[in-house]
Amino acid sequence: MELRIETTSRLPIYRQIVAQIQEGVARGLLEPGEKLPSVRELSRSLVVNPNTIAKAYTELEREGTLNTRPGLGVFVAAPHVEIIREARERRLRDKADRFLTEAVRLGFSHEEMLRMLEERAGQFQWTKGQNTSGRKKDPE
Amino acid sequence: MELRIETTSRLPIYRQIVAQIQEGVARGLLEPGEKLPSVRELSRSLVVNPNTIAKAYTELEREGTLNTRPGLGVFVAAPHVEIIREARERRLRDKADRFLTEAVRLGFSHEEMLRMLEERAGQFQWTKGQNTSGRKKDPE
Amino acid sequence: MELRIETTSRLPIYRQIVAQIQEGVARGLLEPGEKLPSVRELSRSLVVNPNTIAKAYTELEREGTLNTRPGLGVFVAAPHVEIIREARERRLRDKADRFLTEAVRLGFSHEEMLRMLEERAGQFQWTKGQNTSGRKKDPE
Amino acid sequence: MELRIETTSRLPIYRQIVAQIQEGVARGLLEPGEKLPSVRELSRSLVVNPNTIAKAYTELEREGTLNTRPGLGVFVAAPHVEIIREARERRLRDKADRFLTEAVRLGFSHEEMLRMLEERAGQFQWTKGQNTSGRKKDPE
DNA sequence: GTGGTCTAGACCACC
DNA sequence: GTGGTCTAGACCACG
Repeated sequence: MELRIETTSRLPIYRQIVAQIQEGVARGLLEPGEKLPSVRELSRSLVVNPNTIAKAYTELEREGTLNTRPGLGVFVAAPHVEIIREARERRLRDKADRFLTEAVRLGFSHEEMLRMLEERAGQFQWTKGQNTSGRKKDPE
Repeated sequence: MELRIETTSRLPIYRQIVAQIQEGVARGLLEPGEKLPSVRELSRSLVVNPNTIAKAYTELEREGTLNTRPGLGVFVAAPHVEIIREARERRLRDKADRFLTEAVRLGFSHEEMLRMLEERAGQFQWTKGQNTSGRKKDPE
Repeated sequence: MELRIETTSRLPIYRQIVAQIQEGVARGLLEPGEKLPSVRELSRSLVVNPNTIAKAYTELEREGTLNTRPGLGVFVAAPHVEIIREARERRLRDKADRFLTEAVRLGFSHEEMLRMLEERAGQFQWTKGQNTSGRKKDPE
Repeated sequence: MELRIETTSRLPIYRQIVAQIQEGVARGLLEPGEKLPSVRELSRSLVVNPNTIAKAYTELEREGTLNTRPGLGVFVAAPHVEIIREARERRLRDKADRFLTEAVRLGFSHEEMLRMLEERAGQFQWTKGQNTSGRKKDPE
């Protein structure tokens, strides 16, 4: 997976990295156990200070997306959800409202919004259970 | 429409105000031409520095959500979408991806995510037709 | 509440600060809404780099113990528990085992250990409900 | 007794080994005089660098939990408590405070905390009398 | 080699 | 004034 930094963005560099790795994991582009580039390596390839990379990795470790093993490197963690039901729903609701606000503001119709969402949703890695359209993975 | 400030949020106050007014417009709670409270009024009722309110209004004016008519007050602008088709789609796609990432991270299934989204979508004010390139702007 | 740093400790400075503030909150020495010293202030009084203080505050904010409001300062957050029941129990069990191991290693008897624990427990701020000995607060 | 390494833990591997052996002794799963696996054996069975095992054993020997007899192997040492009364109490007090802080932070009530502690305490190997200043060391 | 901590100092956003 | 971000560079712990 390739990371890309927009130095012009209002989003801080370390948050851009956090967001991209979160998305990579959610899409299944990064699989549990997979090794990420080392702090120094990524620092060199993105032309960013090592501390900035470390900050992103630390953040992702604290929230459980990554495991870091000093001396070995940084790895994608096994998925797990620890927060309680209500908090989970509240958070999704807020995110949904924010997304819908943007869709309306951009002038999309209800149907257009849904079409886009469904199209993108197919690329993500949903938890087991009642997926309706699920993601097909190439057999190998 | 009532604005509510979450002082504990990491989102700056002026951005909270911007977001809530954007959402109010998207939901139809604020209609084009409607008058908003003055900077001083809102500053008093929210117990927030007037500069902060002014900053929010300036931001909303800059992006076309509000119109300030000197001496008269601040009004909700007529809806208009100016950005080009490509940029519009790209933005919605990015927002969709971010929303989907969060849904996956929170452990929801594809179905659960859709159910939540549809439920909330019903509360928003969608444009009717499926415009592909954005609507006409009011002649001025 | 007074913070004290042991520069000789194997525990990093920022973690010492985190631990002491967590303990202060758990004891009720720091109450929700209370303002903490600013990053620069604390940095001066502890003779520690501001970045180190900021790191401690960031950590405490991320885990929900503090709220930081840029431009205003850092405040003690309202208490809340979001993690699910099983994870909570597992964590307490691990901490209990670690504590008991230390007590045995130090050569205390079961009764001595209990006596110490009860004595200290009286100084903490337990959640509502079935407290047996509860903490009395001076009327004021 | 079986050792288990948690590669995802932020606790360094050698410290995990130290902690587990300490706990094993405190629980009575490892008895004085018992022989432990050699560095090389343990290194193979845990799939861990021999240096890491050696570091853990060295640490445990330094603090008196283990004895290395060159050419024979590594053995669990006879229990002994050497540190002075004051330091002993201070250490237990600190550990108790840390444990109580965690219990409060996790939202447990005083009663729940006690119940958990008592349940786990039953599995440990307590010294009988209430020695105030530490036990006699085996003559050698 | 890996990541973690700490310092020093600059610049920006927020209120 | 407040906290947040980023850089640069040093030193340590881990495997």
